[in-house]
Amino acid sequence: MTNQSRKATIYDIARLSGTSPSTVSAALSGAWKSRRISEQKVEFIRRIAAEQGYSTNMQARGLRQAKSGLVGMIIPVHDNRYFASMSQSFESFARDRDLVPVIASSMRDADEERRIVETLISYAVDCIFVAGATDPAAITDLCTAANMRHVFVDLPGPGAPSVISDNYHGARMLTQTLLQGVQPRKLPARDRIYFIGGVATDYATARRIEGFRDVL
DNA sequence: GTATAGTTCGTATCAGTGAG
DNA sequence: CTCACTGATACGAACTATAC
Repeated sequence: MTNQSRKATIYDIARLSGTSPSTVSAALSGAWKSRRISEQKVEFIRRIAAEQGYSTNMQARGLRQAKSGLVGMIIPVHDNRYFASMSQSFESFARDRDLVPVIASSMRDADEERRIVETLISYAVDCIFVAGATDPAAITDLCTAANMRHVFVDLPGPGAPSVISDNYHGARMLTQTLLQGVQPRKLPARDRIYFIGGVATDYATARRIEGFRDVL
């Protein structure tokens, strides 16, 4: 298609190169060896495609292959070192696999979280990673209904694989290091160790307190 | 009105084809 | 039989066309 009003497709490249759309598809998708297309023709097609500024329509590819190449991640907030680092890693891992990462934050709001899941499902992402889920059961309900693969990260979810941060052992190790062989119960009141911070009803905090107490 | 059928988008892929 | 390709088709959703 020399017409600038529309993006070139494999049909345009086929017409301009005197070949068929099947050949162009094979040549440009890298499947040309198994499709028995000559390297000469592949080079020719590639040149014309470059001239026309062709790029694959990923939505059409997704339609054909029944996978979008998109992977979703939901984190509670962006401005947090822990989740910022997590989403950065997620992006790298996704790109290494030729996937396009879509990262959204729920602001720890269950309704917002659910809306994000619905949106990711409607855009047909291939799978969803949910970090620090606010309402994991609701997420699993939505994903199960849509046959959407999902994994919980940091906090556990009941209906899907979960990769959990080990807050219990982290707290244990920290407490042990602080005490360094000291008998805590024999310490004078002013030297006692206290656990400060977190939300008691929060899963991660509860596990940390557990680890802290067990060492004491 | 409403139900159903057909077309559209761009791509990947199976099955087929003609030439050697 | 191999080689180097082509034609037909299906994917999912939105839309139009046709029949009743």
